[in-house]
Amino acid sequence: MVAKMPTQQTPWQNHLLASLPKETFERIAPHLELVSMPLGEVLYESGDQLHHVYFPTTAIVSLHYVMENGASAEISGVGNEGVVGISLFMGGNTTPSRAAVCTGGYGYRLKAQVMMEEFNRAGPMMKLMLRYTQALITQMSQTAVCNRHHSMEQQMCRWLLQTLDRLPSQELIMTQELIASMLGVRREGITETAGDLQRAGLISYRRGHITVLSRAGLEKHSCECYDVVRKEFHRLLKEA
Amino acid sequence: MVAKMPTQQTPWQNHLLASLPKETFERIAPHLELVSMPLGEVLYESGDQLHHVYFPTTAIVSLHYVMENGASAEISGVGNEGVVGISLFMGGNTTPSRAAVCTGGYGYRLKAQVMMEEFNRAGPMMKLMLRYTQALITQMSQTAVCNRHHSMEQQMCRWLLQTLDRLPSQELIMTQELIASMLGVRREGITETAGDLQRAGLISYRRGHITVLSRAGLEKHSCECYDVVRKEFHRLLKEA
DNA sequence: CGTTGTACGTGCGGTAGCGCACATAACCGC
DNA sequence: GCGGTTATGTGCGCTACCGCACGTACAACG
Repeated sequence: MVAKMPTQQTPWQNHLLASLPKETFERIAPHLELVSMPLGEVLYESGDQLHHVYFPTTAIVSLHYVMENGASAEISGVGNEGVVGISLFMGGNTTPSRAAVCTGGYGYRLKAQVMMEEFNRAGPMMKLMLRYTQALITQMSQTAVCNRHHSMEQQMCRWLLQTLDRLPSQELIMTQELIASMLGVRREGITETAGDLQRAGLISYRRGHITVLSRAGLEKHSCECYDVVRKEFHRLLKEA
Repeated sequence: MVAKMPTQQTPWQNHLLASLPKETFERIAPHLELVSMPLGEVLYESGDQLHHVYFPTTAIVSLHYVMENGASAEISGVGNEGVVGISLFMGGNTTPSRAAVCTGGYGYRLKAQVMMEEFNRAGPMMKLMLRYTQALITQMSQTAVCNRHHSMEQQMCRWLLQTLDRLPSQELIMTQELIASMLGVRREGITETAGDLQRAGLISYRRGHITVLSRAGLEKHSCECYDVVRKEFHRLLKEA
């Protein structure tokens, strides 16, 4: 894999950091630490105490739950629109889920203590974090519903779209195995569905790379969940 | 149906209200309004502005999402351990989900403005609400995972146990149709599963009533999700 | 430039849960 | 105690997805 330089990373690539008022941002800016977030890195395990919160810029993190029998399912993804580690300020400090990087890249992290100090000012940072948390709740809820009622093809389209929204290009570096484990389905199922989507001209792929050819097509094959979540994020986080 | 008097209702029957420090509780107490919450009442629809938050005492409320095609699935339940309307203080004021009473009973409600004033003191009320919200997030996450991986029988056992924990007796006033709509499955599926559980001696039922005979048995037939959620609620809300 | 690890393709039987169409039976009001 | 309403029981074909067991082929590296 290419050891890409942190090509022009800035905190503003993260939408939450970008939407903080100048004063607040400048207070935390000195404490923002650029970190590489390589594929597979585990930011926290189920039950771990949090020492940092992470604001991804180019990386994408998957919050998922690993069951007793080893099976797992994604609860929510977090990319440049969000932050990893909300349980810090929500008061629990840990969660029963795990956070792992599913698309390598960069992000900024902030020490727990710094975050808490800013949060406890009960100002813009707190308001923003709470709004983001509510958006995250919507995404989790929708995941629950989607898992219950929608077909694998619909879910895969939704997932591709959500991932695409967090990336600058039309290409995902992503094996079918990985997608399967995100959606909590069999790898073979993804192979078949991906084949269908390719034959339909919506995507093309080769060994670990998926290129989206028709975003509109994916939206048509996706379930309503994609739109519900997207609109809710927009509603909650547009201003502020 | 018996038109039960509000037999000895007190705000302390709601665990959240009960765990507020005296000073905080006394400030809001004059504004707590006892309300009857009959089966089927909708506290808010998708997108509704919230005018109150509700602290159930004997009622149980179901937060669920209704899809475009009319199908639905429960995201989380709320009973005497919780509060309905978190999106008020999280900043969104609305959610894409719906809250409906699925076990009739009573609760206390608080005007939105009063709740916000208390929340904005950034004191015990805020801390408590955020902790509860984190617990709710765990429940929603676990619902997502459960929907993906666990059998109908496991899910039904989990659901019965969670409902039981919110009630004083071993009896649920509940049709199979209603349970089915909560779990987002066919009514016939519940009929069959309920039959199995009855034959196994774990429950007994008649037209709209389910009596739990063996809690331990249900726990054995349930998935890990019940325990994960229960422990997390306990961890987050035991003190404070 | 071939070897090898890893990703992807395919087939096949099994099954949980769905959708529909009814049959039965408990409770409710009169 | 009678009739109607609503809850529950049952059967049947169907489909999506699973679990397993392979075969194939890319692409990276020596």
